[in-house]
Amino acid sequence: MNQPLVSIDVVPFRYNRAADALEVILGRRQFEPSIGSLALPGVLLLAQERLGEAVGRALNTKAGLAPRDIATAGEVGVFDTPGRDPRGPTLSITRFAIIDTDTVGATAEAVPIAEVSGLPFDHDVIIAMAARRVYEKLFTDREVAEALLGPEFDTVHAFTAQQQLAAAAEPVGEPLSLANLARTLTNLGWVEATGELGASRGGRRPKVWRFTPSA
Amino acid sequence: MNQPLVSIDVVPFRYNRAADALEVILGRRQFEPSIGSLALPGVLLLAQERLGEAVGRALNTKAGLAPRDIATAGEVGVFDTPGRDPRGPTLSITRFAIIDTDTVGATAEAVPIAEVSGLPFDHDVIIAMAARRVYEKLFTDREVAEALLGPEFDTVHAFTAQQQLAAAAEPVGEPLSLANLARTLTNLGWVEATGELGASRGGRRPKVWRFTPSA
DNA sequence: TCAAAAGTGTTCGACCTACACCCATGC
DNA sequence: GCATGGGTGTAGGTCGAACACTTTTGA
Repeated sequence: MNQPLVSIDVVPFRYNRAADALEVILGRRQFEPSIGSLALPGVLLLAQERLGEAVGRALNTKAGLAPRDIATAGEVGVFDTPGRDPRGPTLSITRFAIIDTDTVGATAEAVPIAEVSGLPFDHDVIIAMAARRVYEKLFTDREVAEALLGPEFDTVHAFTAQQQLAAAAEPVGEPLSLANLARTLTNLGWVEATGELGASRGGRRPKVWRFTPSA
Repeated sequence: MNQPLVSIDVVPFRYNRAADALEVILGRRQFEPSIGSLALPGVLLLAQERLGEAVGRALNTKAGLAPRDIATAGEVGVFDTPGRDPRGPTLSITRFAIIDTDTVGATAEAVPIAEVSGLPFDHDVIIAMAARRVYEKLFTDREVAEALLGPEFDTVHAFTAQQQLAAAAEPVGEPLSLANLARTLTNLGWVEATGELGASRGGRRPKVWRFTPSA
């Protein structure tokens, strides 16, 4: 049976609290085509492998991440754009992953999502769609929120994560105001204010939030 | 490279106005496994083929439908449940399709969605997820609505379509009241009342709606 | 004391739901 | 007429956006 090659491509997001920046972890390609360029971690799917395993293998071999660094993952879509890979017909099954570690592999790089562009294949499009998926889940899916923001986060962390996802998902994102965010978080039901305050960014210090114990 | 087989499975929906019923078009399997059973139309993907083409081929060879019978289609998901196919590791890329014809192939059957169950592989799960996708789009995506309900439809058509999709998507669907549906349709912005009335179902005749000219 | 930045009070409108009641139809 | 069933009026509640204003912070 003559079938297209099937690859799993992963969009690994990470929130860098020190820089208040949402980052995508890219790997430097070791083979042609586009050798030496940064690209999404991806591997060809093996016959006996589950999709989730392939995600782990892609992140491990292409970005130096361990399985336990993957806080959560989810579906993005399937891409079959013709000519997306000059080697021939390929199908890309795409997932997002949310990464919880500070160290990446030697051949990998964490790039602020605002600066990502010009990647090989159709990876720019894939990242935009992945950002949209995560954006939609950020304040609706506790698992995604907890994975991206960590057990404790302040209002500004949440705001910049939301804003940078929106900007990556749509070239023209709405402004999004921080003013109502504390209220929005309160109404979620699964985060609560700790009473502590986060680092000042030049003015009043933002509230710190934690996830409620009951999962 | 040892890769799993990749199949495209299609969930073809059709709204049967005469019976006020949402139907799924199933094909009778010509090969093992599960030879003779009804199942979703599906084919193994070919290397040089786009996903959309494979959808057309599946519907043509397994359900006797022509490409122009496909009013619209969309993404459902990717399934890799182990053991989903006894022949070995397979990956199922799934789409829904909305069909606009009254005639199906000799080896195919249009089954009311409420009566569908016990299909081979994981097709029951796939249909539930497809129903959820279409349900979400029914009153938000003009293309899906127009494909499913046709150029003109009455309030009861819209209501039963919505209700049967909800029931198929979740074992326990909310009641959903017809009372506000005429209002909801008016507020969509892309349908308008024609002024005509549809067939009576034992009481007052429902309004007939059409899609506004401006696409 | 001032500018910057975060939080709060308040209002507004969109929208969804529910429920009561009215209207049209077939028998 | 009367049961059946769709349509409409109206009220209540939720939700998010907006905007002005207050509070906290660093310089």
